[in-house]
Amino acid sequence: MNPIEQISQQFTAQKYKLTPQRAAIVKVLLDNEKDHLSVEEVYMLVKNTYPHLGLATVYRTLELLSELHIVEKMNFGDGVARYDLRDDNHAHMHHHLICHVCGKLEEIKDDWLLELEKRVEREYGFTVTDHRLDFKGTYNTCQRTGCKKDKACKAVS
Amino acid sequence: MNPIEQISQQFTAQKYKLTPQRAAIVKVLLDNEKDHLSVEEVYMLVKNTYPHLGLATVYRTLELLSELHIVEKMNFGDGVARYDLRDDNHAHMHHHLICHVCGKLEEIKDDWLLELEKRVEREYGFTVTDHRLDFKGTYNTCQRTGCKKDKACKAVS
DNA sequence: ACTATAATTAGTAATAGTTACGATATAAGC
DNA sequence: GCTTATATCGTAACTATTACTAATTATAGT
Repeated sequence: MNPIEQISQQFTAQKYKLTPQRAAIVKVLLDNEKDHLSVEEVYMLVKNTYPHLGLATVYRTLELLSELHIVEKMNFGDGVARYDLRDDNHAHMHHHLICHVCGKLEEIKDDWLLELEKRVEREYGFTVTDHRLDFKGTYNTCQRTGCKKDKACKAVS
Repeated sequence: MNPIEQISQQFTAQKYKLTPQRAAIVKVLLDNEKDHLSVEEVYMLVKNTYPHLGLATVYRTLELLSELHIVEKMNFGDGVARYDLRDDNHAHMHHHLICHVCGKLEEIKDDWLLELEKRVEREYGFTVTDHRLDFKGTYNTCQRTGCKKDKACKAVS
């Protein structure tokens, strides 16, 4: 089953409609799966295919997608909320590498935390339903070359 | 060496002055070490000892403390920045447990991520300087008793 | 100590991201 | 087709944060 179908099913299953606006927004997210788009960025991108769309609708839709656990709303400290598509099963969040030099934000899609979650359960009596793991630092290649001006690198602040 | 002295030294070492205003703010942070106060909360608390202090000064001071790596600016998704005192050596951030039921935010002060940081270095050529690890879920005791109304629990959203 | 210079603060105005709201449009149920 | 609920649009309102100016305090040199 392709991603858009799966999301469509989730909408209808929960009595929400997958309107053209919502579909256009979801499509933007799928097309930019590797980015962590802000509302404003989604708004700009979706205008290409759906020029008439209102900003408030983007806010509402992303909020809804977040409630449905299709995306995760995150804040990386640059003052805007960013949205990250979750995995197919919508289970756990990715881990992130955030480079101080070039600002690049890379995802680690493995789940490295199963052991630690067991430990939290054991030692703290706390059942984990989700987690967030970000590493801040620098790519060794960045450190050497100082890629700050590299256009391939997208600043995240 | 007590905490306030240590922080004082850090200020002077970096050519910043520990003004009475800044000292009062630092004191509030030390007195509420376990909380993750917002700017507004710091502002209210510091007014007890320093009634004349301006809000902008709180913003500036917390920003400065963040630059000096004395506190960490974090965002837990409730729309306000929160500040968390780092450990004495100002090395790494704590891990957090965030309970869906009661909203409590607990700190794990151990560093559980040394192994994973080595793995990031090895597999991604990425040198980690800091990390952030939050677990979201529920305390088993919360689940049973539904402590949502327990006044001891402080909501974080 | 006195003056010049820099750093800091207070108070408030301005900005930016987000949310709320009334009116309109679209879809669903009967 | 008519009624009711749902979603959207555009904008106003709100809130957290930043920017700015004047006033204050500290620092350094003479």
